[in-house]
Amino acid sequence: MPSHALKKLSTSRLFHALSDETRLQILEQLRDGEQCVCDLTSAFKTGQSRLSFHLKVLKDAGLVLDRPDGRWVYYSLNGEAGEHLQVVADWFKASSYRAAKRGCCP
Amino acid sequence: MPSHALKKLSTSRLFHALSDETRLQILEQLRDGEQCVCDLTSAFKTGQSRLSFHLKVLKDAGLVLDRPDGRWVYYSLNGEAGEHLQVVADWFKASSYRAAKRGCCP
DNA sequence: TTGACACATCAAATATTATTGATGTATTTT
DNA sequence: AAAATACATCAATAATATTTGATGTGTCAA
Repeated sequence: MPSHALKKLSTSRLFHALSDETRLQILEQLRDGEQCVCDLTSAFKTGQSRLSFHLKVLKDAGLVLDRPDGRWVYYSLNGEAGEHLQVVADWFKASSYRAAKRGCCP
Repeated sequence: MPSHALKKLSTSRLFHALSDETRLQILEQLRDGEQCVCDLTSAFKTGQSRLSFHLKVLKDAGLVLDRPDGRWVYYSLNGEAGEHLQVVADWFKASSYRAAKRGCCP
């Protein structure tokens, strides 16, 4: 894997999206299948513009997909993000292994 | 996996730590093995307090370990964080699969 | 076509994070 | 013991993110 792998994947945006409790809860909610903004608004008992904001962050990070249908917009988990997360997990595991081999024995 | 797995692992803190370019670069730098703050300060040509700040964020998130030695403090990648990232990647892949099975067929 | 609904977006206010320079505490060197 | 080094922490400022309420656009139903 290239040296600057983390940077190239626009990883900081992905991670920023995952760094907020509200957004993590939205992702958990979407485990039950796609939901419209109104579903989430009533599930979280909060303002609609607030949810639209967070959904946009999640969407821009590639974590969710949106499917407009009439006057509703349905959001769902984007399976591709799982691959991206896997790449990062692999990167970290390989790097810490390599670092341990190098850095422990001066 | 329990429903609130993401929350319990203090996932938002982990990802917040990963959501900053400077901190990602620090992690890449630590691929070469443990380094003291002074190593990183000269590598990044930046203020020492700035690096201490980011190293604290990484440490609190469990991404790096510190090993004080005399007047130096050596930082290194924490392999355990790889497991945490793996859990999240697995969670996301399983969840999006499950959601697809549920949400696609109204 | 009018009214109600679902959603996005905007601007202003608030909250959270990051940077900078200064100060403090150990530790080592001389 | 004194000076120098390595680092953490603090306070002030700057930069970003988030929340809130209002406004706008498109869609559906009556």
